[in-house]
Amino acid sequence: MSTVRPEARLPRGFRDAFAADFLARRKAIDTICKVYAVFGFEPLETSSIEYLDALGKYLPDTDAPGGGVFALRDDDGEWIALRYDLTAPLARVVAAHPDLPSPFRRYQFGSVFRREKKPGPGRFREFYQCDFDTVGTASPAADAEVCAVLCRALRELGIPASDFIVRVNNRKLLNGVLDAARIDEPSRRLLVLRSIDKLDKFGIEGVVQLLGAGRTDPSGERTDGAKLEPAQIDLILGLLQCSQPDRAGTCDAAERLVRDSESGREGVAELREIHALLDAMDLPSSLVTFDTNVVRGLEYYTGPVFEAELTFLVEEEGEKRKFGSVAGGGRYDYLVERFTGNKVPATGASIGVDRLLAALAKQRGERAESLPGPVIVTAMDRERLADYQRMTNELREAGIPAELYLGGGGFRQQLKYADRRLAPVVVIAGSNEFERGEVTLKDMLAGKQLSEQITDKLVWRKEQPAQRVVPRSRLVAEVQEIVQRATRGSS
RNA sequence: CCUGUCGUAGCUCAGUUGGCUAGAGCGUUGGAUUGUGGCUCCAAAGGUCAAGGGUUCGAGCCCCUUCGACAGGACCA
Repeated sequence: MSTVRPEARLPRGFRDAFAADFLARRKAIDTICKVYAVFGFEPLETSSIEYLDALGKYLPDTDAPGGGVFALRDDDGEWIALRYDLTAPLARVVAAHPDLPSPFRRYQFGSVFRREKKPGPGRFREFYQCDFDTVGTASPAADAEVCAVLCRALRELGIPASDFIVRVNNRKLLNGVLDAARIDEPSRRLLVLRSIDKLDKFGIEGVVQLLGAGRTDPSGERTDGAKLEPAQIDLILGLLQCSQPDRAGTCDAAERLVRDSESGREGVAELREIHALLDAMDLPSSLVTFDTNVVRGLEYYTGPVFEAELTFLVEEEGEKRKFGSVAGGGRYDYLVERFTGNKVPATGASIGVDRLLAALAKQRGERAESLPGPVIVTAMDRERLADYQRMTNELREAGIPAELYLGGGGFRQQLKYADRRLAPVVVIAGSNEFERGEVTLKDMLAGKQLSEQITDKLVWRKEQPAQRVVPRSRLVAEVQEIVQRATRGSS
């Protein structure tokens, strides 16, 4: 009889988070959410699953939804899907609760799911986002605040101002230039936006090719171009190159490009207002810049768009690389209207926590150090389990993380276990200690340091310089003292 | 989804034009040390050479298919 065993595997693009990563993420989320709260956003948690049409995904004529989302058919035949961001669910909540205060300012963190065909480093199918939005105002002040929140959050995470930049653009400006260039067909406008989005990937020549005849990648892959006239391409290039170090300068340059396009003029006007408000919040152009190349997604955004990028370089297999965008957002004045028919302007952004943490870990030399583990109470004499359990409990009552050794094996193995768990202290009590009413405490950290000078293992064991014998009644106090010394030393 | 490279022990990798029983380091386990982690020494366990098919007297190596990883491209609300 053969048993079919499942393979202990994980679908690609998903991962497990062990203690160090989990704690680092929770800490980052906590820091970010505190910033959101300071700016007056309140928490909201929505369900992980939504109806597919509420997410904005419509079924093609096939019987399965298109790529990108994890969807399944419910018992009643309706398509439901895992959320792929936190914004669409917010729109649903706002549409379903007309009694909410307006503007409604909420933040939310949680994992979102995307059915990526090709996940890679920094690109997963489940990842954490910290999102914040203001729903119900068209005021550019809300957009300026988005930038301020992003800056503050990144600063609170310990990133110096010189290591990141927030870029702002306006979709109305992009549309204005498309108008000015007389590119009318929606499909071609989309192609142009896509090409602009690839600027940092292929450089200016690559974008020119994509706007014109097309581009053949070194890998041999051919991409069709937008087939624009040279004059049109020049206009787009003008847009790509009009960003200035200072925001006002960029506005001036952009204004000349959009000519008489109404949308373009509106876009520039909004940027000017945002600029003034950023000044009022002491956010200089070096921190929040206007960058006419930012596209951020192809539909969905209707006005200002934001992107936060880490600017330091990361060493990767000998090559220095930019890590790229760690947060993004923008104004979307259409999402709620989809449900209710009422125009409800909204703006916000989202921080990609996993990407951000990965970048920081890379920069600060790989591994986040593991935190100290619990005190381990060893069980040398299995007949005295109750005594060991009592000691463990006393430590816990005092708030010291402690664990009674529950595994099998000899005493040597118990110490190996304690070592692996990064225990700061090991409590030892055998017949010797019990007879005299004492316990032995082993300071694992001190032991580690002293062990560098070991010459003779047998002598080392006999002397045990990192151990002390204390009265049983002093157990908690003495352990406390060693633990405090250890945590002070490590942090 | 397209193109390319790769897949050998838990991990990192050797493995000669296709030729005897597929190796090393690290890790794991046991012992030296009947009550002591981290140093040292000794020993052991651990492999369907990704899977399936083909060529060959003979395949880890060559050919085909599938799966997976990596890199680039397409797509990315």
